[in-house]
Amino acid sequence: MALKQLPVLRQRGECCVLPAVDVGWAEEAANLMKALADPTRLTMVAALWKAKSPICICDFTADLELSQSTISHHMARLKEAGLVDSEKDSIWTYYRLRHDLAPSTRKLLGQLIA
Amino acid sequence: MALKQLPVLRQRGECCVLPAVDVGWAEEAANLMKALADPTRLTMVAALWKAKSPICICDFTADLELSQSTISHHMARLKEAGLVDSEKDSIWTYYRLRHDLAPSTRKLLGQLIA
DNA sequence: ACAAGGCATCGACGATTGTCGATGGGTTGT
DNA sequence: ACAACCCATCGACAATCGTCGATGCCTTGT
Repeated sequence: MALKQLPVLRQRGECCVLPAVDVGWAEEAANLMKALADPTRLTMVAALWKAKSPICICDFTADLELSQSTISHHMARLKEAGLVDSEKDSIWTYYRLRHDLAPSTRKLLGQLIA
Repeated sequence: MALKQLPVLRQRGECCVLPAVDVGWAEEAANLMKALADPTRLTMVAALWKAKSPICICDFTADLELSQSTISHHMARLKEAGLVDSEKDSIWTYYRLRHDLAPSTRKLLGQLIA
């Protein structure tokens, strides 16, 4: 006799084909997300986004209630992620968003912040 | 005699005013970023984004090279972040992107994935 | 020469995360 | 009744993360 039809289309144990997702993209996008996955770093990025002039570490240290080393550490992470740029001027180190951000990254930040 | 003018506008030890960044926004946005800050979860979200029909855990378990418990764990995180929805159908649990995602979140995902 | 300030780096610490195997509950076919 | 399958949850473990204080290097003002 014929097998009884299941109420769903797919047989038990069979799995449908997933939409292809590029592994490289996932890796890269996850790195960007990780860089942004912290309130302090997000605040920094948003501040740099809004103030189109560079900001030094001492500015953030004064505003955010964290130690200078922590602030510096977070900024280093943003720099390592390719989001910010730094420039020394006498005793200060000024940070700004990189002017050569990938357009997609810039759009994403705009969507996130604005 | 008058103090010598520094070559920069700001006096030593003084800090400029940072653009205001909402603390609540930073918290919330960071939570969203954390949910997306993993290649596996990003792959899942992208797959759900592209395939507009629900996908069950076994689909991901078959495709991604991770244990079933890990897949389930990641999906639970996405659900906790309010990104996905689940529905049981016989032995399967189907997941899909929440249809009531905040418009800003939806735009962000679109920008990130597409 | 000296003191003071800005900053990066180091080492340490508890907290969180990603992963696994094991277990158990629920559903279906035999 | 039983076996097979899907799935969520638990406990464990190593790895990473966020934070701090201490230290040392530059730069600048006295």
